[in-house]
Formats: sequence, C-alpha cells, structure tokens
Amino acid sequence: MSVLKEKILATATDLFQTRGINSTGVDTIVAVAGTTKMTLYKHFHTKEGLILEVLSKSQQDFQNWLDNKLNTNSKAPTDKIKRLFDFIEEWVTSPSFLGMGFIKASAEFPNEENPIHQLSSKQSREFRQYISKLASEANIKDADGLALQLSLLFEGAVQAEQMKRGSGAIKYAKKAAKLLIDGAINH
Amino acid sequence: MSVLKEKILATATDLFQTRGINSTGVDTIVAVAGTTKMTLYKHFHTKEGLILEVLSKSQQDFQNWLDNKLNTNSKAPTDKIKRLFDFIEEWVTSPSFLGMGFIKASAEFPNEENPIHQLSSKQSREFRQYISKLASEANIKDADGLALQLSLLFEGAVQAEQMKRGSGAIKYAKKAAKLLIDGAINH
DNA sequence: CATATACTATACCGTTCTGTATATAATATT
DNA sequence: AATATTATATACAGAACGGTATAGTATATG
Repeated sequence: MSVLKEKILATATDLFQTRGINSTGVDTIVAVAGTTKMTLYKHFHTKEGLILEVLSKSQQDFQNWLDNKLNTNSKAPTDKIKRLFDFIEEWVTSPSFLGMGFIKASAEFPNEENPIHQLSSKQSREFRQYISKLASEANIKDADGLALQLSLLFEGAVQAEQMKRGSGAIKYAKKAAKLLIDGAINH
Repeated sequence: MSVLKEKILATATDLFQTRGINSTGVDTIVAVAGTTKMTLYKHFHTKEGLILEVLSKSQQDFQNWLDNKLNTNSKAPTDKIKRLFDFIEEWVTSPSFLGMGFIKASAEFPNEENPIHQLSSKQSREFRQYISKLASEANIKDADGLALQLSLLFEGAVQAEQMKRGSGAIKYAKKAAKLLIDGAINH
C-alpha cells in the first residue's frame, strides 16, 4: 500500500475518533495528512469508501493484536478465555486508545440499510463470534450465550471509556466477566 | 410549553435517533414538524440548544418512566433492584424504542469539552447513581461497584439493540444482571 | 378598535461540504 | 532521452448547512 494512502488512513482514523466522522471534512483530512484532495480521491473513490476502509483496518488491527496476545500468552483454551479481559483492559486503557470505530460509527449512521452501519454491525457480530469460539474451545456449554454477555460488558466498558477517559469501568467489567466465565466453566 | 415547541422537540428527537444528529438539518426538522425556521429559532436559540433540550427531555422521560414502574410494582428494596432489568427490557424492546440519546450523542460529539458530550456524560453518570441508590437501599455493600457493572450491561445491551433491532441482547444482559445482583446480595 | 403575541412565508448571507477539472511538477521505468 | 506514473496546486461547481432579515397574517387580549 502506498505510503500516502496509509498516511491518509491513519489521519482519518484519528480525526474520526477525536472529532467524529460527519464532523470531519475531507479538506481537514488532507490538510492534516499533508497532501491534497486529488490524491485522496485517487486512493478512495468517495468519503464513504474511506470511512469503510478506516473501519476495516481499525478492526483488523484490534483483532490481530488481541489474537496474537492470546496465543502467545496462553495455551490451554480455558486460560485463553480467562485472560481475555486482561488484554481487553490493556487495549482500552492504552493512552493511544481513542474508542472503538464500529461503536461510534453505528451511532453516527443509525440507519440499518446504510453500508457503514452494516459494516459496524458485522464487525460487532464477528467479534462476538470470536469470543464464542474461545468459549467453545474451552468446552463451555452455552458458548454463544456467554459470548454475548461478555461482548455486552466489553461494549459497555468501551462506551463508558469513550464518555470519560480513565473511567475505570473496564476494571469492573473484568470482575463481572470473571464471575460469568467461572460460572459457565463449572457447568 | 407551546404545542409547537413540543412538536419540534418530538420531531427532532425522532429524526436525531433515526438519521443521526449531525445528519439532520434544521430545515428537515421544521419541514417534518410542519412549521418554519423562524419559529424554531424563537423557541431554541441555536441547533445546539435544541439538541441539549432533546437530550434532557428524552432522559427525563426514561428516568420518570422507570422510576414509576419500579415504585408501583415493588415495595421491598431488594425487589426493586431485582426487577430493574425487567423494566429495562420492557423499555428497550418496545417498538417505539429508537435508542438512547446520550449514548449516540456522546459518539457523535466525542470531544469531552463539547457541551453535548458533557451532558451525555452527566446523564450516564446520573443513571449509574440511580442504580447505586437502588443497590444501597437493598443493603448491598459495594453498591457503586454493582451499579457500574449493571450500567455496563445496560449500555452494552442498548448498543447491541441500536446496531440490530431485535438482537435479543437484553435477555442475556438480564441473566448476567441476575447473577451479579444475587452474588452481591449474598455478601 | 388597537395592540401585542405567535406564527408563516420567503428570500437571503456566508460558510462548509463532497467531488471534479485543469494544469503542472517530480519520480520511476523502459 | 522518452514515457508513464504519481503527486501537487488551485480553482470551482453545486448543494446543504446554520442562522437572519423582512414582510405579512392570524388570534387573543385590553
């Protein structure tokens, strides 16, 4: 990928998170990225296309980071799901954390037929399925149910952290998650 | 309050939820409400003022409805907190439910110094404190901790429901809440 | 009848928005 | 050296934005 395209993507990611998607114009993006509109529109057909790529890349980065963390730090399936919220906490409390793209995007584009909303929804679903796979490998019976509960805690904690940095919500989400996971394992 | 002002407020509430706040222009609001811009700007100084009033009224309506439900259906403090998610489910699964204003608004206005963001944050905090009071009256030791966990489940479930209507997330939030509440009561 | 109040209708201002047209410069590739 | 490729610079079109100015109408109260 072109270095300039990456720069535009990174700049847009940051601006979308800190100022909002609809409140960030393409003029601002190219000015901050140090390039021009012509270049942006050569790499992205429309602003919507840019938004979709930003969301995709953000989620891939998160999922890859998390998957790598889990695989290098744990081997046993039960360990993996037990340590899940440790790494989520690490991600959410990192100073570079500015929010989860798909959560904000779904709020800015509430119409379920909007492609951006649909991508957000898909990413949320895929993350839930990822947790469900972890639970399933740990021999948990109602893996989907637990995954849904854990994803609620996750999205709630992210929401809280987006509203107020340093809210500490993730600490309590972790405690609640431990209770739910331990309860599900002993059944 | 003037009937027209109420009409504008109701129209804006609906449009903000279904199309997004930044994506809804004042021209659209007055057209749908069946009035003119002059009238809108006589009742609300700016669009920001309108947004703030919409958020305030929405949250008041929700809190009043919930408080009334709890007080008319339960007397014992432990019953109240145990039935909390029953009524939350009723609210969230109602056909007229279009989302929680303060959750969407905080995503559209991510800057913590923005008045709209600040109001959203305050409403989230006040709702958490309301739950904490319920927990405290039920003689739960770490009332604040439980309230935070329950509010995470609540906001996560709302987020899930905003992403996909009929997600059924609230059912699992309820189960998780029951576990957390029962655990907290027996300590 | 007169006056105040609330509302309508419409035109407009200045700004910002996404997206394009055009022309030029720098950099690789052949 | 010739030719693509990639990027810049700048100007502009066309629409939508928030907000205001002006003029006129309907209704209720004194």
